[in-house]
Amino acid sequence: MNTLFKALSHPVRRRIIAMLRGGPLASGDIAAAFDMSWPTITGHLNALKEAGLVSPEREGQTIRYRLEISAVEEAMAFLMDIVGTGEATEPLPQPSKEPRR
Amino acid sequence: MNTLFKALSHPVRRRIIAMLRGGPLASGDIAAAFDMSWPTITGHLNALKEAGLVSPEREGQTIRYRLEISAVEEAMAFLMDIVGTGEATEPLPQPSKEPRR
DNA sequence: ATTGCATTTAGCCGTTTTCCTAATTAGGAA
DNA sequence: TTCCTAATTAGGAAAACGGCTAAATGCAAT
Repeated sequence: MNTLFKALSHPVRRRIIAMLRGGPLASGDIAAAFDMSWPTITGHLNALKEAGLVSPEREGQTIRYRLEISAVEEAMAFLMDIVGTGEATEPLPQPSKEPRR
Repeated sequence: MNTLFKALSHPVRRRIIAMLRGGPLASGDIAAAFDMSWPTITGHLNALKEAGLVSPEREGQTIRYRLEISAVEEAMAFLMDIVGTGEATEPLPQPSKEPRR
């Protein structure tokens, strides 16, 4: 959960995730879409992998990264619990401090 | 969007958000729930405020923080877009407050 | 104005992040 | 083997982060 939200907290990594919606992409293709060095993108891909958001698959000399939807859903579940759209995992506490006036 | 996900990326800040589901709480009450100094909590509250996730309201000498659900929904919208456009191997069994069409 | 309480700001310090360039690993083809 | 391409790892600098203590601010009551 920790690494998951941390991975989502960087704009480049979110953009990579968005790119992968349509299907797996090679590391080089991803790097080419950004105005940064390839090693920098590799670092971001590692962060995403660490968070379980992507998984690499070797195919010959290229390595393709696939989006892991389940990890995205996990983050979504946390937010849904907050807004109350999902089933509450714990009862909602009542405001206890001060009486209104 | 940037500060939003960054704010969500710290466990203490996520726990503060969870605390505020039941209604606004005073800064001191929030700080008391953690094993950290009060100024540290103030820092986290500022990060949450910056992200639009909470808003402070002065009431006498206490300042109460209210959760801004709309900001949580904004983050959720990003994730829903990812999940929704991706290859859904299985449908999401999530009835929501959205009307079906 | 002074005291007291709630909270924030200021300043400091060690750790982490984020980017770079250079070097290295891995695979396929000649 | 050697060469080329794909991608990662290594190392380092600058900035941001996360925590602390001490000082300042805001508000209410005396």
